[in-house]
Amino acid sequence: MPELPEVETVRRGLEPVMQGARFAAVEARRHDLRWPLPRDFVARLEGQTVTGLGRRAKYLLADLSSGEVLLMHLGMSGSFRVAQEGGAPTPRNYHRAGTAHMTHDHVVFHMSNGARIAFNDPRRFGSMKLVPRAKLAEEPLLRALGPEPLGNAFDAAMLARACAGKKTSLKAALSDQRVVAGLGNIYVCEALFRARLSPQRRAATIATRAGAPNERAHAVVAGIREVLNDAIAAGGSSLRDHKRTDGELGLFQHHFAVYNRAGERCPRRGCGGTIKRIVQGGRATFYCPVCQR
DNA sequence: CCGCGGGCCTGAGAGC
DNA sequence: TGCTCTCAGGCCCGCG
Repeated sequence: MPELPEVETVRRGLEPVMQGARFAAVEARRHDLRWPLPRDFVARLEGQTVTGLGRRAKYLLADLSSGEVLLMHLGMSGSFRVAQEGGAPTPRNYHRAGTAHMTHDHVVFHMSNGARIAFNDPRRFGSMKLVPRAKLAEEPLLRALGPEPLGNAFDAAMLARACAGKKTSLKAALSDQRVVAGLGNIYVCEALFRARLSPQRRAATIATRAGAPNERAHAVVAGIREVLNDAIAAGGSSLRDHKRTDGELGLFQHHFAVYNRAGERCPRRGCGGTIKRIVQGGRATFYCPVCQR
């Protein structure tokens, strides 16, 4: 599922029930996630209070009173569902959850405030990891990540520097978490549409030979920021797996300009092009070959 | 160091 | 209906 807007949507759903609450009980029903859960996973969580819930790229980070940080990644198909302990699910959520949801609840947090938080992940590409706060800076999963695209460190100069000299395509460069952290297939496609740039263009062409940003670099930064903010405001995109923590669907998939729209007319006024699907690095890319150059 | 392809998993949907 | 095939939003690893 999840790229930055979906993970941020999940974070906003979890924050009110996790921050300030204590893990009263934790169930680790499966340990064989993307990275195996440590044997003492439950013991290290139970009794701890969550002092804050943050996000870095596509990772959720829960600060614990023990001094450790609980790192959570949703992989391709992970989701969290919040319910009140003992309370029956609303008919609407129950219907949407279906039976498959129960069978893939790999980790369940029972919080001191009565919230029951279930981590569900059919494909098990997601995982959780406990890291001492003092060692977070050297954590391999986080260390190589590029800047947050909605943060101050991300700008045209920085992006141009990262892309200068790159032989690879602009699509591949923006998908590279070391260049900018948090984009995936959908939002790279959508950001490039907004920037009117071809995903096949060489990444180096958004920088001058000296590595300074050109107008294309500014367009890419603006496209990324705008599409991410719009998507977060819509609660993310729900294609197959992403749901909000209350079980409701995100809505941004209805606003895709190009993603999953091969054969449709380009939505840009006056363009008249047809959205095309190509494969780059083994993944589908969608773009308008007329207005994205 | 860089770029590419394969693999990890399961489920949904298409086609027969 | 049911089988098989393909594909999916991420990430790591090994190869050249």
